[in-house]
Amino acid sequence: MAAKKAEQGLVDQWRDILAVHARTLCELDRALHEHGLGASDFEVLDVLSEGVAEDGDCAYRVQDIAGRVHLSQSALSRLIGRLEKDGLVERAMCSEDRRGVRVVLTDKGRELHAEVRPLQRAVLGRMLAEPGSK
Amino acid sequence: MAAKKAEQGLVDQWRDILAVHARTLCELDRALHEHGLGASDFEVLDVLSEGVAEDGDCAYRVQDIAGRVHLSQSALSRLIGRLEKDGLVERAMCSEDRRGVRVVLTDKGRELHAEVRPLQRAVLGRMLAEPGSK
DNA sequence: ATGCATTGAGTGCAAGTGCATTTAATTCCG
DNA sequence: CGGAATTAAATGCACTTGCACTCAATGCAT
Repeated sequence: MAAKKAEQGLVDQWRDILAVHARTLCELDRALHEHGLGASDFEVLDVLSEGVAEDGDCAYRVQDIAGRVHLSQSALSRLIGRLEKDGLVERAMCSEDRRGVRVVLTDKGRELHAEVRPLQRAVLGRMLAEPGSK
Repeated sequence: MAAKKAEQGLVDQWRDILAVHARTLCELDRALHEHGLGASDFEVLDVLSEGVAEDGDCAYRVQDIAGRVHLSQSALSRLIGRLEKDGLVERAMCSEDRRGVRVVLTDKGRELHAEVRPLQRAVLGRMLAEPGSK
């Protein structure tokens, strides 16, 4: 009986997560799409923008990024391909390990990120404030 | 400054949601896939199994389901098609509104749902218990 | 009753994703 | 040193998904 109740709690918790996730992601996609980005794209740009604080060319390796966004390695590879095609990032060969690839934000990429970040934050504010009840 | 902090909180909260969502969904898919189901499929079966308490043929209309799972109407239409092809549900014409379609679990569907439900609950238990920190 | 807007569901199509595989570079060990 | 095992990233492929559209049935207004 108590077990039944706990189980129902778990299910409710999961449904809540699904709901918040779906609503927020959808809204996020909506807001970013006008700037030619999907939610995943922004996530990657966001990660990249973090790492390049002052030294300018400290770049991430692909799998460093993969560790921070929840995407498969293959999806990430293609995503980076798209970003590159749009001129937002550049792939550079990694001298220490010539299998690796360093990914860097271009100026254009950094600009775009700066432009859309406030938008993204605003959406998070709107969607996460109310817990979804109503 | 305080605004900065609040914003970071939001971002962290969102990252957490993404992480829990990704891990749980992935694990769920993993567990269900052995029984030929994806996470969305199970969600639909779960909804269907709820509605049919005792009267036996009280069925859901497609858009009733769409309201309870976070899928577009078109995705749902195809998903139901797949479930039907696998003999887990049946589509029946709805007499009151001949545009509508009633969806009912078959015996096989109900069986399968009963079989995998404990599995799903177990995964939820495992993944949602720990908040994700380690 | 007739026509027009609306609603429920299915479909063509393009995009993004994961799994399995491939290719290239590196490491490990005999 | 030389070949096997491992690792980084890219690619082929199938599948799911959402958007835009279509088609049928219903409701509404004239």
